[in-house]
Amino acid sequence: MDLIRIYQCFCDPTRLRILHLLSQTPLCVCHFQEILDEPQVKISKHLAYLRERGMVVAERDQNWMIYSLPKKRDAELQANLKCLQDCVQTDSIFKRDLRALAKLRTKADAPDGALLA
Amino acid sequence: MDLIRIYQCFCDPTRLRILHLLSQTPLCVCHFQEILDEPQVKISKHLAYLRERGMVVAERDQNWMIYSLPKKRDAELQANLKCLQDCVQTDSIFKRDLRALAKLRTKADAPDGALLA
DNA sequence: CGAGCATATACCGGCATCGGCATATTCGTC
DNA sequence: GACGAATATGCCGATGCCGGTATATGCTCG
Repeated sequence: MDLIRIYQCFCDPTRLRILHLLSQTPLCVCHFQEILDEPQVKISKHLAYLRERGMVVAERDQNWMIYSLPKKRDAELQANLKCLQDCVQTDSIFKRDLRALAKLRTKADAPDGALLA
Repeated sequence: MDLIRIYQCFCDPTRLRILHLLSQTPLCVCHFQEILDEPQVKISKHLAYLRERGMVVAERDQNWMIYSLPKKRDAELQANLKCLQDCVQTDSIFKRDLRALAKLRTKADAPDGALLA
């Protein structure tokens, strides 16, 4: 029942927003802080939660930790991420997150590997 | 963020099995007991949890409570139920549940409204 | 009305989650 | 080696979930 692990990860708003953003591009913790407007601890802990359960992978780039979706995802995760994308279209919070991400991208002060997709 | 409510409902194995079965046909509590092989209290509580959150509806037929998916489901629930159906195809537990359901149907001792779909 | 079946609820203990505060770790720079 | 930036972790209290035992409710039938 790997599905359970997926749904457990999906059932918190902060984690859902994180996964939604990562569907667009890899990001580091400080980007999440800025886009989601949440304290560092909170972000960091949710990322740890997701990492422990294989929903995201992390890679160090100097001072930054760059988080992304795993390259190889099993069918269940892939299907649910797709479903999430579909469901999220109309929600104002997720739309706002996307706008904030776009704004960050124009700044172009990103560490290697993040924000370039 | 209605999505959160959906994922909270999806993140327990018993509830997931219940929803999967209800995607096939309405059922009453004692059918769940038999198919899932779980105690009555457990089933009843998970059904209450799902009912309070609008994932299922209940209707009384004499002594029985017949549970089913709501006729009108919003897009998010519909999408996720579909996704669940897709993800579940290969899982042995869910397949076993379907076999147990089929066996129940042949008995044809169901109360009105359940098991007839 | 009393018995019995089907289902729901109250209460409890154990455990996970969540968020916050403080502190630790890791890396780059001077 | 000290410092600062970026991130992670330990500890805590509050809350919610989960499953079990016992008990209550609703319905039917004799």
